[in-house]
Amino acid sequence: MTAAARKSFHAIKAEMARRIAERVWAPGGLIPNEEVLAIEFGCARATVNRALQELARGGVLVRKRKAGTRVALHPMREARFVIPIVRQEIENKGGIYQFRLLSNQVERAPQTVYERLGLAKSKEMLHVRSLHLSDSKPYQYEDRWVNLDAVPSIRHETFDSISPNEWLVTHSPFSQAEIVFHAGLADREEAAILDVGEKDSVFIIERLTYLPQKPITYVRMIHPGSHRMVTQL
Amino acid sequence: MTAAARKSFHAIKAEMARRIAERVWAPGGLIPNEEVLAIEFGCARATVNRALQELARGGVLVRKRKAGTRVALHPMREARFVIPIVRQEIENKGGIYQFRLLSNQVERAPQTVYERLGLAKSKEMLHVRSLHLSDSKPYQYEDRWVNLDAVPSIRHETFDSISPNEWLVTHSPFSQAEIVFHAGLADREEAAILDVGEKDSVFIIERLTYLPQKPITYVRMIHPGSHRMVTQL
DNA sequence: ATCATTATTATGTATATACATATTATGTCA
DNA sequence: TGACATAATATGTATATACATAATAATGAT
Repeated sequence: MTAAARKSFHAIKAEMARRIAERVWAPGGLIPNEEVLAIEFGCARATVNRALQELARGGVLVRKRKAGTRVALHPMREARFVIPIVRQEIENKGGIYQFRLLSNQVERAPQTVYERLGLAKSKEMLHVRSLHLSDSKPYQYEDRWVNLDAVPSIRHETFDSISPNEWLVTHSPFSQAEIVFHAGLADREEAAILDVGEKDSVFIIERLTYLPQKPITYVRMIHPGSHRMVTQL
Repeated sequence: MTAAARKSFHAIKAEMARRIAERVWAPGGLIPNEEVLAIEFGCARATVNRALQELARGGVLVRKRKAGTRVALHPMREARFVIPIVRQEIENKGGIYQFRLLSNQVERAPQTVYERLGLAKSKEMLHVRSLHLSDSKPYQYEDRWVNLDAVPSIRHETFDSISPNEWLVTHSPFSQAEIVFHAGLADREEAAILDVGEKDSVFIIERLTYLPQKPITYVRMIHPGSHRMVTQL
């Protein structure tokens, strides 16, 4: 290890991660405080602090003022998924992206949609259904409801060259979102659209986005059962 | 906003997040550099830098040396899931946790397991199957294969009071992991164990953990189709 | 014009210092 | 002993400064 490397917070973080992984620092155990570590690594306390904070954010350390820093006993490791827009996701995997608009109309939504968005039941919403394909094979069926009060300009968009997904990303801000993942069975319609058997398994992602006090959209994105969501820790 | 609040990197981060969300800073647009922002917010450049770095990690900003900082055009927002051990997950939801050991023996694993772990096909592995219950209802079926070379001491563990999951967490270090989520259909055995119908949908989490050059364990965790994995952005 | 070299610039990191804050440990009084 | 105020301590954050690094822009030679 060079002198420079030894002093960088990356290197210090890696070294501390090693000590945790190899049980040099035992689970639940108190580790030396920042000042001591700074002396050991020959760097400033701020440098050690940064490394420690990043490890704590990753869930392998638990820090408390005055009490000190401990190795997490039950590591609630956080898994981070990058959620790109679907076109990018397909292209990243080397697929050729295509998009097909299935329907696009203003209508009343099902009860469940109003409930999930916390909207008055009376209002009409924009309902856009589209299919995203990878190498001409169905990849994701997108069933979206948009609150017209939040994004009035979307009403007259045709979506012939851009998917509602990308339109919203570039035209509508949002500050908060909730994402739900679960498994389900394809109903007759979904099976036909995704070209899978009825009652085959499907991977469903639901997403709610909203500004404070203003729900924007509810999307249900349905993947064939062969879909895999992968992450590394 | 108080003077103190205005100078904290939290407040600065929040204010900048607001500008991004409300399109004060347009998608794809260049934002002022750190020095300018530091003057605007009346703080040191390091403080602005911290706020900007956190937003960049969140995916809403893209930073490049010399080129400056832009609002992400296609926000690859990262979703962060905290993955606690299953007992904690159940207890956090207010359920009463129980655990049932289904089987525990040393045997040859299926081809697929050796492949996933990159292990020599000849070796015997520890195979532990267990069921995690929430309020006496099946919550997760855990089907685990452990590389005995990596964790020899597990061979004689009985798992009568602790689940293999928790045993490994407290006894075996790991440095890397791969997690895969997908949907599937319950086969006859899984259906019986989880108390769902055969060919009902199930939510499957697969997890590989390993130390550098040393695979440790492969687990397949199967939830009933009603399972939901939720996160907020 | 093309390519390689050099300068410029914005971000990235390290440091010493100072003070804030949360939490624990200690001490005092009743 | 118990309640409560007080001290001690580890982490959290802000700052000025300095230099490193990556990427672009400008320059010059061919």
